[in-house]
Amino acid sequence: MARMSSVERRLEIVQAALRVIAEVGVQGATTRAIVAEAGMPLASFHYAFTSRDEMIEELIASVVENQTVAAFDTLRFGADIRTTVRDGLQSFFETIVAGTAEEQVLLELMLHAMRTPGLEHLPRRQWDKYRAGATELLNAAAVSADIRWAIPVDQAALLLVTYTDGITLAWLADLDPAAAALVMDVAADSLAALAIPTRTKDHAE
Amino acid sequence: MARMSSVERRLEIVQAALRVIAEVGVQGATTRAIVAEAGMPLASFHYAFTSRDEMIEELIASVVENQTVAAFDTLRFGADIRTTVRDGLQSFFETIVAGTAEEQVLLELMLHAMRTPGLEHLPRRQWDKYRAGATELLNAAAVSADIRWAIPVDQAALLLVTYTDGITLAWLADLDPAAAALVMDVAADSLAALAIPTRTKDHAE
DNA sequence: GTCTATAAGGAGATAGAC
DNA sequence: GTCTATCTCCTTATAGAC
Repeated sequence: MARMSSVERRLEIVQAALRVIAEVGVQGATTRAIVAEAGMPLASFHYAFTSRDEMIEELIASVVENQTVAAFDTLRFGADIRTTVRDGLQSFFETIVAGTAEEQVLLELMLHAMRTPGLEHLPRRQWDKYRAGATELLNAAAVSADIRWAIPVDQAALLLVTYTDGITLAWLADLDPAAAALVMDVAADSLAALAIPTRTKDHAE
Repeated sequence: MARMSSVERRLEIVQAALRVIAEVGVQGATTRAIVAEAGMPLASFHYAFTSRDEMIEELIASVVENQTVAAFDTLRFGADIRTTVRDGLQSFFETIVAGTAEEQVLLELMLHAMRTPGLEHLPRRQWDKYRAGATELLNAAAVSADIRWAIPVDQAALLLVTYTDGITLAWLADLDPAAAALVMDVAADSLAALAIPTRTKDHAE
């Protein structure tokens, strides 16, 4: 195999490992399976990492760092807040559906981290990122729909993350899009109920 | 070890396996660790089960069958629906906090089932049970608080399960009771908003 | 530096003594 | 029936040839 910097090789291994985990889970991601996926000899693994555990640690940390909240890119200015939130949830849900295997991997990695000494803090970091993303999205939605939130926006973000977590978990469990749609409808209602108009366009206050 | 019926032995192994899994995860639940926990020789394992996989299958199936929804045993007749729901969520949450390790095991088993040929249907069954339990609880709460639900009760149950799933997942990730309390407050509000009084006590219709 | 070949240990499963 | 001792395979990790 061509010469390759240490960082490059580590990255390539981590990405191969992610693909293997998506197929066969964390358990099945043996060093042999990973190097086979990456097309390298087995020894390259321990040339880049001192141990499989070290690689898994870097993998989880990198997943958490690169965590981004994808939804709400469909944000349509001018729509009312209920529509804005519902569209955002829909967009989120479609991402989940398209990346079901990846979502499952995220959960497996979170549970793995919770059991691994030294990685226990990573799930919290991941949820903090979810919440920070949700806060941004709710702020953007508020501006877009000309409202303000009746409760502090980070509290509303907690609620939004609760919805997305619950929808994701149920989706993984039963792959039932109708159930998800129902929940998104009611979730949009309940979030919209927390909106207070800042200006009205049609008639006075 | 004393003579013991085949069913007894299987049950004992499954229960020992659950304790081991709670400590070290599904990965760490080797046949050796399990028989050590159960205080049996290794050969007893394969006397009761033909393979470790068969045992895990029986274990997950039994967990799903015995799944019960614990909350709402605090149901206080006479309280308004918002209080009833909030108390129920609180009771649920305290169960989660007391059994954090068991909740983590449930998730791990669900993910394991999703990856195991022949067990893929079990997560759906489990969520169906959650939803059936939530439906019962919402019906009981409606009677207790003298209301009816504005949407079909099984749709409201979907929402309730979404809340409990989201609260559980966040709790496992960050062990933050304040966040859970905030979510439960808003969740109780949003469910109460779906309640329509059937009789009013103070004044007419 | 890179890779083949192998070491060392743990896993599931079983043969065969009692 | 019950359990000790063992078989076989697969894992991580490394030694040593090129």
